[in-house]
Amino acid sequence: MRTIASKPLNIIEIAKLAGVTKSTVSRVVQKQSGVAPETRARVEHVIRVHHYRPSVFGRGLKGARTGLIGVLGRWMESGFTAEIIRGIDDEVKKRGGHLWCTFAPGIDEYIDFWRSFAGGGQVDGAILIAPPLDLYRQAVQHGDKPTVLCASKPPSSAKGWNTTGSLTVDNQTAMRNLVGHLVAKGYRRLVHLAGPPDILDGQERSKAFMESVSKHPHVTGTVLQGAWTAVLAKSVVHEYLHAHRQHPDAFVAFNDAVALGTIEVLKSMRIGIPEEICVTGWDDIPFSAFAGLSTVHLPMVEMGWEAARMLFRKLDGKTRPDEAEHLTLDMPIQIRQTT
Amino acid sequence: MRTIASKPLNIIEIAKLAGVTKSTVSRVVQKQSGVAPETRARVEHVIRVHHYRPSVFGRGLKGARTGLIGVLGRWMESGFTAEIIRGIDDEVKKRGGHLWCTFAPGIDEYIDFWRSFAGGGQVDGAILIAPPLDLYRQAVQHGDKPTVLCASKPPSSAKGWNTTGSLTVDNQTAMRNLVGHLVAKGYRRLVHLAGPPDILDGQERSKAFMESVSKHPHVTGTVLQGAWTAVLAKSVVHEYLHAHRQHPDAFVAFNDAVALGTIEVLKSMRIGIPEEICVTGWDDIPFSAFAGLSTVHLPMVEMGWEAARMLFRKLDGKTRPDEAEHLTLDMPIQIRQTT
DNA sequence: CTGAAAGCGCTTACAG
DNA sequence: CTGAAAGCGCTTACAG
Repeated sequence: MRTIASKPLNIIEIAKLAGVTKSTVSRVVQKQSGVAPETRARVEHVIRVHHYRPSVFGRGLKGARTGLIGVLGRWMESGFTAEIIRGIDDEVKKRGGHLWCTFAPGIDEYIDFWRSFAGGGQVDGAILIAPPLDLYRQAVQHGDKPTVLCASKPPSSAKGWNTTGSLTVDNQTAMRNLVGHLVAKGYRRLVHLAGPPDILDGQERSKAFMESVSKHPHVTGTVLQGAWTAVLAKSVVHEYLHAHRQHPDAFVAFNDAVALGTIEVLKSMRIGIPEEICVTGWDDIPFSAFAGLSTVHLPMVEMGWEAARMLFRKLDGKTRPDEAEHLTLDMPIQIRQTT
Repeated sequence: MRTIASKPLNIIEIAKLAGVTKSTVSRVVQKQSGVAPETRARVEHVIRVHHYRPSVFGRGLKGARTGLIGVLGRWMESGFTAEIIRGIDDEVKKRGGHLWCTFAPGIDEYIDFWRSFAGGGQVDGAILIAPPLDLYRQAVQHGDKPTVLCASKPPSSAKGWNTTGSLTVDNQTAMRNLVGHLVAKGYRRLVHLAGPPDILDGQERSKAFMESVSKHPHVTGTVLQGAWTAVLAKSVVHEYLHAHRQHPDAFVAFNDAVALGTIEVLKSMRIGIPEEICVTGWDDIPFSAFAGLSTVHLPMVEMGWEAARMLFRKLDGKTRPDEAEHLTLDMPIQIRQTT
């Protein structure tokens, strides 16, 4: 009597148990037609009883679909990244797939991983979250795995990228509405705490901010760089307020974390929010409603859903292979107590 | 002239380019000794120039390490899960590995995935985040992949689990300190908004709450079930306050999200915090400091780090294979404005 | 120090 | 409708 090996059964063992060959098991697993109903039933029964799951390695090596979806982000963070991944997972799970998550803060590293996802055949396809814009200097090659971009879109000049799907948000309209709201409320000296200049949303929001401000006479706009995170924002804002006698009356932050950091500084300086200075965020992360933060609602979970669905449409051949889908999500402004 | 195939080079092509066989390339890639320095240099150069990355499928099929670390959670959520995964990723990235993330809210599904991780050879090892306690009714089998438990620990009766590492937190001490703090502040009628009873932390905190309360004469404790999320908490707390003329003067929540939901209800009812009723959370998620929430600091990122390191120690044979490491992290209480 | 060969678990034309 | 066979990209004893 020997110890039961925990090694799971492979396709050959399942085949033996079902009295067929592995070819037939493979067909049943893939739900291919052309298997006799009784045979199929028998095989399915054995599969169920033994909890058989085909090895992704065997499949992957043959170049077949593995169900693995690559998710590439700059870093994992509560809020934006986490919520998008939650959305992606919702959809991927429905199809029995799994997430291969890789985070690469460095631009070169990011691009490297993307190449490895795209060309490497390790995943069925990949979803890129807020990639650095330098990515588009890389050419997409014929035969690369399908990719979907979250919160980014390649410039039309980018080589080979015209078949890559994208999900973006309408930063321009949202910023225009947001600035309009602030002006209507009587704020006149606006400061934008800009996001990273190497990602699309960072660029677009800064640009839209200046454009929106320029539409309003008597309103001034300043773009302040370097406040990309709550921690950075705290020192940048603190320093700015101390250096400028004439305080701004509105901080328009790139995202909610930055806005919350800013609020902390203002509170510590006993500056009234929103009477003296108002603050707006961006994203509407789960916590912002609680914090009473006026912000722009970015549907993060939905973005994850849509990204996954777009990828699956491509994978399933429901999209023309030589074309790309582009979806732009609306972002309503969400006015709460900080404005 | 033909289009350049984007398919990445495989080990044989690299070998040809370097004028050796794939055996040698394999040795170089794995940094094995016993390769002539000049040969090694030549191969390494070719690898670098062509961005060669060995296929995980090829490796995996041979049963070798792939660098893939399985992460199994109930669901992705900003806060607890996201921060732990961030911690895990920090360590896994250092070693050039990747995360295979799977989320399974259902208990059966969770257990199924765990079996597939443990026995399936799809990952080098797995980290389980807050697994359902039913998991321990499954026997760990000889030859299963190493597993590390985050925020859980198998009962000593659990079959085969004595070689599985675990990271837990000292719920008992933290709860005792927390209740002690509340009593010292003058609160007497405490209500615990309990967490899920099917996970260790939920059980332990409820138990520790009642124990701690019983140590203080004239202090009463009630455990309220069903408020596991912010949304659930809102209705449970609302209903409770309306059903009971005599209000409690302290809500001790299972986690910060529940506490924040509770605070929203109290605010909407114009109940003073902390004068009339105080609220405490648990976890100290990134936003709790901002919210001024008194809570228990659970080092989530560090827990991820430690879990990954523990797993790697096991994988690298630095831990005895027939033993398990158990680490219990301390949780200081973090007093802010809600108590 | 290096190479030739077997084999991991699958899928997929090809035969029958 | 089913099976036999090749081969995906690796690693690893085994030979030399």
